[in-house]
Amino acid sequence: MSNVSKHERVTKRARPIACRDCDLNELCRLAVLIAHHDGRDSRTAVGTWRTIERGAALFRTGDAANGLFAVRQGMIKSVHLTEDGHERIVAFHTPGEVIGVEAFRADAYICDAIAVEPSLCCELPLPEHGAQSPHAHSVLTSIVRLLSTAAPLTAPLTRGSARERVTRFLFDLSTRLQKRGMNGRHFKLPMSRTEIANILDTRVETVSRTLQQLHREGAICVRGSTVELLDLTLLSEAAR
Amino acid sequence: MSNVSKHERVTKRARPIACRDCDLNELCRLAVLIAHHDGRDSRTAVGTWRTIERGAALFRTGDAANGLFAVRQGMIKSVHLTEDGHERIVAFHTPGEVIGVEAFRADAYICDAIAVEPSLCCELPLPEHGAQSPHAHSVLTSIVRLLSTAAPLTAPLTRGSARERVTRFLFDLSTRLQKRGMNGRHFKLPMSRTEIANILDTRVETVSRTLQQLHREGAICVRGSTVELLDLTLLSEAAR
DNA sequence: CGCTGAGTTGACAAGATTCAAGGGCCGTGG
DNA sequence: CCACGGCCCTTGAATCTTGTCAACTCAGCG
Repeated sequence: MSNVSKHERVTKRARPIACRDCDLNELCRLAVLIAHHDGRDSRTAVGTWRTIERGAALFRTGDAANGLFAVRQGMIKSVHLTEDGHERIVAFHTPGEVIGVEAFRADAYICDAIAVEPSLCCELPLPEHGAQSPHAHSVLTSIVRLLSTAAPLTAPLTRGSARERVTRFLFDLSTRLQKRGMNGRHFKLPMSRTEIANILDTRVETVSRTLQQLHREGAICVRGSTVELLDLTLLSEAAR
Repeated sequence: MSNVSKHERVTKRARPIACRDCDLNELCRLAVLIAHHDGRDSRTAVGTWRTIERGAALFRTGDAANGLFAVRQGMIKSVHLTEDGHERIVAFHTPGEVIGVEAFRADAYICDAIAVEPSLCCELPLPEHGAQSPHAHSVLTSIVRLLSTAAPLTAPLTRGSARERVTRFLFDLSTRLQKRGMNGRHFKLPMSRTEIANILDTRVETVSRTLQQLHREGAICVRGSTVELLDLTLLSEAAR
């Protein structure tokens, strides 16, 4: 039943991102402390690793929201399913980023989390708000910090011309990869062109044309699913 | 120096929204309790009322972020100023909504808050995270709840055709007004057409044309800055 | 070795922007 | 009080961008 080719598995050569570069790290460490304080095995607190193959779901809309997830390797997309059956991609999550913060508001997740390439995630059981532990205050402070990180100063990906959207998409992805110590100049676009078009609210053909245009101009170098950013100043101009 | 006409002042006839319909209410009440516990006058805790005339700023980018604001009457826009001098409107805030949550992450506000019509706001001094009071846990829980409220399931205003954006804009505004007990069928658009175009990432002419088109079709009734929604099903279809 | 799906490219149509002009409202000054 | 000027809103026409449809290439896979 598996439609995953042998080349798509999580290989031993690619490595998950370091814990220190993970947005969940602070909460993760607190979970260990709390488990230790409670006399529990700390392994029960920090949750489990999960490997997700391409196209598989980390969770789906309506699933009971019991925990947070951190991408450690690969890429996860957050998807809203509209009433007319189409999917609207909300975000692509790179290693180090946290998914599932909607768990704080509702009992259930409000979007699907799907792997666009074979991925590895950490699952952290949701800390109980009511629990009275000496670390409860730290946990809440950490959650506040986590929730506050999600406010970008840059324009949303759906603003401006097609060219501006594509360049902003590339620049944004590059910046986030770089921030976690990965290569922000030369990287992979694990998602399909159709998925890029989806998040930019445009069409496949437009994405393809724009990428080729940037390639011809020497601003980038695209070959299939890999891209190299050559002229960063040109790209950053449209990313405002 | 005032460029505000006598008709634009906050009149006695229009009333601010009730405290019970305000997103800041929970934190506001906690502030009172904490002040009482500390033996302080509770009036020093809950902060002050502020009237803001049209075009005036509640705060500006870079101002020290010392507190949260709740719109009680009127309408406030959040604006990012881009490097090339243009303004990008992030949101229009209706009565009951909270502005300034960026205060939790940074020391300074990251956008301008400008009144698009004469408005009334509540200012709540930022509760200190470190303070050890019997209510500290409640305060943090309340902040988490406040931060978690800001995730819409609806498509962003900048997605889809011009027609979809305009209808989504109207439907969204209507829904938010209704939620606070105001009239969601017949209301005022206190912002200019240019400002609507700005938040929808389109042009004034397009907004004007689309509104007139919807008017001609009988879906809405626009007269200057007032609008009445007539065919809600038609409007809600595009709002997905 | 042909099938399939993703990506690219071309031609045309639909939609949005741009430029230009006119109308209405409001505040100011004669 | 009325006339004027400015600003916002609307409308029309030309232009440009993007969407749509179709065809083709290429890589992976049976």
